[in-house]
Formats: sequence, structure tokens, C-alpha cells
Amino acid sequence: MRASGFFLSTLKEAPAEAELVSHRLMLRAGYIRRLGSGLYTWMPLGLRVLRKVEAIVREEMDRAGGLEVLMPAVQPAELWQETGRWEQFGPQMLKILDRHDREFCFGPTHEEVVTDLARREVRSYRQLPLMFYQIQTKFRDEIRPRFGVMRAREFVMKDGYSFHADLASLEATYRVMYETYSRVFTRLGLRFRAVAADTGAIGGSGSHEFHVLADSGEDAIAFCPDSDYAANVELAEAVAPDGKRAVPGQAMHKVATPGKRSIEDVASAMGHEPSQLVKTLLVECGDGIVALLLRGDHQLNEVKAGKLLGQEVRFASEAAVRAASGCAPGSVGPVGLRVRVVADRSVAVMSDFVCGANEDGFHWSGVNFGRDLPEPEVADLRNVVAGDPSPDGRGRLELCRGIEVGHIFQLRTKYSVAMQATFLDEQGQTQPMEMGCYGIGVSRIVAAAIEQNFDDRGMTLPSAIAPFTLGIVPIGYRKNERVREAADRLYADLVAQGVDVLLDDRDERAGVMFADMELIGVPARLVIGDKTLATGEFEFQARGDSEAQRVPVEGGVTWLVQRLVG
RNA sequence: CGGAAUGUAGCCCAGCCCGGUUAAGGCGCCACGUUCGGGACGUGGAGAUCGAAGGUUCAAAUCCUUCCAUUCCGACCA
Repeated sequence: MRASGFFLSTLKEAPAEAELVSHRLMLRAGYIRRLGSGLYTWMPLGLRVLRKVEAIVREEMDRAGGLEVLMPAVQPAELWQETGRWEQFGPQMLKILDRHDREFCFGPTHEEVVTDLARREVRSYRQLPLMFYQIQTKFRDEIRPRFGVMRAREFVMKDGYSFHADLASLEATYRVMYETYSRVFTRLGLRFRAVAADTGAIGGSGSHEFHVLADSGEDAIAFCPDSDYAANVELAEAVAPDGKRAVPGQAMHKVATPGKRSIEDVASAMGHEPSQLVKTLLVECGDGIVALLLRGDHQLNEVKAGKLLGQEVRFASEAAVRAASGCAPGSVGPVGLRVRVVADRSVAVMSDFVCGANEDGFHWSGVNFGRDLPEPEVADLRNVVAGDPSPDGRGRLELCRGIEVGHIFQLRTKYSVAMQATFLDEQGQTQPMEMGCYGIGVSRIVAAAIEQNFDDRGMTLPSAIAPFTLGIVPIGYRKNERVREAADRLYADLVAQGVDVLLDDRDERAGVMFADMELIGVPARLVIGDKTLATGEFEFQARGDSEAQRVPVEGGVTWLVQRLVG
């Protein structure tokens, strides 16, 4: 590609809306332009990168036996009503009406459509297993779109769905997809981690998220450096603490804590650490109010609580708190509380602790289970923290941040049962298909890759996904005939060799060309100047190199191809 | 959805409190000249219904009201 025939649209200053490095750089480099909240145009340069990511994903999906399809972005409501998700999916789904006032949505995902496809096409176990995938634009009306294409409303996703005659086949494909995803992210040149994930309301046995590691990631990951344990914090088990509860040493007594409502305030007012306090969270779930006890310095894991209670938990309203405890939030405690009480494992071993007194402005101190209140039901309710023992017993957990770019899970028969996607097995029996589902956030990968690969000059993308693999920078292309001829010849030769090269033939000063090459993420550049041409040489410099190296013009193409491809 | 903030040229922004000439500057863009291996310099130029609609006033970018858009924070509080 010649720069004069391309469209480089770089900015010295990033628009004020961009917070994240990847967002700023994508805007500055002219990868994307914003149309509306969570809506972006992929510019020619950014699209090259997106297409390279897509190509790798496609190749690996094909290798894994996937069959590419392209399903409609707009989907009729009836399908979603079959699975109950028309209501369940909530405001994230963009619903639209056609001219006949019939309801549709802009697809946020395609389980219903693909299951419908399978039930129409598949009759016999002989046709299974089968995997369809597509690379498609989705729309999810996010509460808060942010970070550019990282959390956009409209985005490009690869979604694959597999259909099986039995669980063993599903599990086999699941393992293949795990390997496939690992290969995709490795080929993309990204540092990533596969982590055990929550299966959510869908249930089923297996689910893994693939995270690109970056400090700016929105997800917390717990991992053990001494083993291969890694899990989303939502799922990571907080194991019971070692040792037994200490014998009570204090009598329970009431302490006035006027106006102190938060753990921090109460702890500092009473001269305790937050870890000596028990906080009492009242949550509502179908059959009433439940009190959850956590150590003051720990945080509730709502996913764990939801699993324990059998449904999603909601924090009780202030009125409900008052009705159940007789006081406002901030002074609630388990002593004398007449609701179901569940204590986190780490609370169960506390003694002489502090908790709310169910009386505005008062707390109990020196409280002990078994003496001042009944022994509680015990469960794992909290988020793990750094330093917790690893659930596999092989060391201590650390926490890091990740950007979720892939998610695979075993759907089992949730959709096939709801939508009667059945087949005849070898015995002639009708069976629902086992299903798996495998997603990759293609457009998000571009942002995630930049988040992981940048410096103060711009992007330092892995060459597998860089918009060009080499940039030719001729000094004085428009004025110096010798430079121009050398540049044109090299360009033609490299193009003939299939190298993705950008020739900067614009009438720009050297500094401008260098700065643009670095900003837009070209991983290597070749400078052609009159000075080195005089000695029959080019100058080559990879993005990370501190200095350029001389390359003889003679045989230069071969050397470059070797260097860039090999 | 709750809280906060911001909307002035393609981009970054000053001016707004305290209303009053032609709305300032930088980047970018166009022309000419000088420059030409790290985002050059000079001169000239184009480009703004000051987010929108109402209102107050002799006079509104500036004050008031409503709306819209965008961004940030929160949705973990016991």
C-alpha cells in the first residue's frame, strides 16, 4: 500500500472523551472514529487490524472443524419467547418494530437462531457432532458503554455453537475448543490466561474465560503462581481458615456508635481493625430476607450468595432492613435477628467480635457464637483476596486484572429442550441435542492487544495483527530520484513476495513519517536515504530495537523477507 | 437507574463568576516562500447558527428554564 493512495488520519492530540490508552491510541492513529455512544466506524487502517484478527480466528475455527455461517443480525421475537429470554434478557436487548409492528431485536447473541437452525436441519445422530460459527456484528445496549471498542454497544464477535448426540461428544469438542482458543491467542501474540468461570444461570459443568492480562482489565482474576489454578474472582473459592475459633474472652457489651454507619467508621471509632468486625448484609430473595455475615474487611460475592440461596440476591431496601431488624442500615447485627443467618467461613471462626446491635447508633462488642447467638449456617460467601490459600492447596492466591476476550461453555440441553431441537439416536429414540457455545470478542481483541502493547510513541503491535508488517520511509521521495527509484523497486519486490508493506510516498518530512509509523503500530521500518544509498545500503529498524542496522541493497529483499516472515 | 461534570472550527481549548467592539490561541487544513534524517519556520487565508429551544435584558457564548448529547463516578450499603 502506498500512503498517498491510502488514508492516514493521525491526530497529535486525543479527543477528550478517551480515557484508556487503547482508546486514545486507536483514535489518534485513525483506527476508529466515534459515531455515537458505543458506536464506532472502523477506519481503513483499523479495519486491516480487525480483519487480521478475524482471519486468525477463522483459520483456527476451521481447523477445529467449525463451519462458518452468517446468521441474521435482526431476529424475530418469537424465537426468544420460546426460551423465555425475550423478557429475561432485559434492557440490554435492543428491541425494534418493523412496519407491521412486529417485534424484533438486534441480536445480542445467537443461541436461539442457531438452535432453530439445528432443529430444522438435524434429524439423526449421524449428522452429529456439528459446529456452526459466524463472525458477526452484535448489539448489546450496555448500561455504560466505555473505553471505545473495549465495551462498545455494537461490536464484532465470533460466536460458535456445537451440537452433540451425547455429553461425551460435547466434552470432547469443549476440549478441542479450549485448545483452539489457546492457539488463537498465542498466534495473536497476546499474554493471556484461561480461567475457570462461573456458568451463571445456564448451569452445566464446564466454562472457561480467556483473559488478556492487562492492568486496565475490568475483571479480577485469582491465580496461584505455584500451580495452574486460575479462576475468575466470581468463582474462586475462599477456603475455610486454618485453626479453630478462640475461646471467648470478653462479655458481650453494648457500645454507643452514634452516626457511625460504615465499617470503617465503626472500626476507627471503637479502636478496632475492620477485620474484627462482622458486617451483616440483609438480602432479599424469593422467600424473604436472609442475613449474610462477612468479616468487615471482606466483600460479598453475589454470585456465590445467589448460588447458595438458589436465586439472584438483591440488597434489601432501607424499609425492609428496618422491618427486619428494627434499625437503619449501619447498625444491623445477627444477635437476636429472626431471619435465616448465613456466615462466611472466615466469620465462623471469629470470637469476641463487633457487630451491629439492631438499634440505631449502637453496636455490640465481645460477641461470640454459641453463647450470645446460635451457631450460624456456614458457607463460602466472599470474594477471595490476595494471600488467601489456593483452593488446590498448593500455595497462595494472587490477584490480577484481565480483559475477557473469549468464553467457552457447555450449554448442555438448556436451549435444545426449550426449543425442541431433537434428533433420533441409534435406538430410534428422540433426544435433545447437547450444546456447547464458544465466543470471542473480535473487536475487543484489537483494543486488548493495544492495551498490552504500547509505548510512549504509539502502538507496538505483534506483527501478526499489525496493520502492515513493514513501513518503507524514503527520505525525500518526491525530490530525490535515486531514493524514489530505490523505494519503488523495493516496494514492488516486497509486494511481489506477499509482504504487507506500507510505502510512505507522501511529501512529508522524515519526522512526520517516523512518528506516524510508530503511532499506527507498524512493527518494523526501512529507511531509504540518499546518504546510505550512496554506500549501497538501507537502514532497518524493528520497533523495539534501540538502533537501526544497515542492510545491503543487494539482496535486501531476501534479507527482509527472511527477517519479517522467518 | 442514581450522582457529578462538560458541550465554543476537524482536534486540544481560552473567554462565562463580573452580560457590552470583529469570539482568542495552539494543532490540523489551503496558498506562497524558506526549509528538508525525528511531529519545521515565516507570511497570507478558509473554517464557529458558541449543543438545541425558550426566557430575562437596550444588549446573551456569558444570567434563568427546559430539553438533548457526551464523559466520569457509583449501582458492595449495613
